Amino acid sequence: MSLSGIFPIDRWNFTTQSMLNVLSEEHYAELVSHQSEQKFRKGDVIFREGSVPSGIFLIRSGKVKKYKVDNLFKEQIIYVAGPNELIGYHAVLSEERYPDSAAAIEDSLISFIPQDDFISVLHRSPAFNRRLLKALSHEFTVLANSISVIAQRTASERLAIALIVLREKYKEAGSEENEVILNISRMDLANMAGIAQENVIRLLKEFKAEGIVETDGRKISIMDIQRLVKKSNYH
Amino acid sequence: MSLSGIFPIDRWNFTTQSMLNVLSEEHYAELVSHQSEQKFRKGDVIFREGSVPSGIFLIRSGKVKKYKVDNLFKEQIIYVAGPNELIGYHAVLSEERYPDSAAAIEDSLISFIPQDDFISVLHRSPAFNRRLLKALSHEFTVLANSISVIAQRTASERLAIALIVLREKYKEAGSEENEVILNISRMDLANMAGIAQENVIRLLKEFKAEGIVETDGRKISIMDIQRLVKKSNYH
DNA sequence: GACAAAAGCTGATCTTTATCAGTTTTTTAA
DNA sequence: TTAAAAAACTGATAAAGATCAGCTTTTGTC
Repeated sequence: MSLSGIFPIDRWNFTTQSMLNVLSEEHYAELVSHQSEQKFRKGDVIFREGSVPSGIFLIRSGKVKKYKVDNLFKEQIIYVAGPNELIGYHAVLSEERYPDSAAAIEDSLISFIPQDDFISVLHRSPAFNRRLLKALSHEFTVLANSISVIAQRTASERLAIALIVLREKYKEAGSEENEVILNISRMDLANMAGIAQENVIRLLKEFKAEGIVETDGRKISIMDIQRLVKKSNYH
Repeated sequence: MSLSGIFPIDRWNFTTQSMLNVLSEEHYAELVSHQSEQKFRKGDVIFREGSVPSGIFLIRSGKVKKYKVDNLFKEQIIYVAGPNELIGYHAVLSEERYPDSAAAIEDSLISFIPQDDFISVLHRSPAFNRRLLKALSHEFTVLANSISVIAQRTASERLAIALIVLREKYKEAGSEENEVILNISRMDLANMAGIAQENVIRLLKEFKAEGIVETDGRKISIMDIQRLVKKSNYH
């Protein structure tokens, strides 16, 4: 079951993947000329809010949460990034410290690209530059959406949206069309939707009773995306 | 009383003003060569979410709210922009429709700049291009902050932050250092902080009892910024 | 300046969601 | 394989905040 027509998934995803596609072979080679690949285990922190950036990261495989932790140690997930997405470029471009933290939510393989190579390719490739502007502008759409939903919708609707968004991210891997399996903790889900962890569990039970999801330990299978979209009450 | 040292106001403001500063006289002249100035009265809509952009807007004077209205007609204010700030560029750069709406919250004078002039200057001025990338990247900081605060903090803390942010925006006009007067409706305040309008009124009463603010009709005077910052519980 | 409309305000009640204090199940790693 | 740790889950309670209905004051316009 595809989302097309029933849910505007584009408004929930960043588009940094498309940036790499516009690079010539030569420019791509330059970009990755000094890359260093690194394995991150589930839970490992990739960078931490407030530290000084020295480059950007390209996710080769795995999944990464971008999040902020406030002074009461409450965590809010801002975005979940997957394969071929870039992270860490905001800090480099704004010439500020990292505005958020990043951590692997599953075992991940990630390339580090030094700042200089990124900036150099950015200067040499007008197409890359244009795509970057486009990607950054699109991010406003995604984040404004999140703000509006988190501020105005019920816990149940927010959870439904989080599940829809995650389903799309977990689809590619075990790419059956129906029944996508999410491998994400209840806590991360809670921190994504801005709900207490206990209530995520209770809401999942409701969704399960309605035949929308099934659970097996920590794993969540999305069984009925159409009804999940209806639950999200988001058009 | 300045905020410096006690509140990170930079994390709550966009930086499009600085973009104009890097333009040579020639490039600036080109940018505004076909501008048309227009007066908007308080409440007037400047552009509406979902419509196709044909240019960007430069706020000459006044204040503009950027907001989203959901399917239950609940409004969420994403950002409040003031003099010398640009709006509407996201849609142009992402080649999408407007991701949010914009309306004047006080009488405003606004220049419309056609898309072509904006794009043309963008191509001709590398400095402008760099500043734009910087401004867009910085927006991530601002919006991620908003998400985290709206999802995780109490109504009282959110209102305190909204008042601090607005104080900065209303300061320039009647630029006494102490006692800034905000001219904003309870409803807009509620839609900014993601609180019911009735509760904004009750919380303002509390703040008043503590000597932090005073009210006179719709007008809100910020009397004690230090205690307001303490109330926000945000470091 | 009078009048209508809009905005501000109040108290009572209801709903949603968080918090707390556990128990049970699953996962991890020795 | 198994023990320890972590995560998932449950029920009870508390708290925060929304909603509702009505009243009062302010604002804007003729």
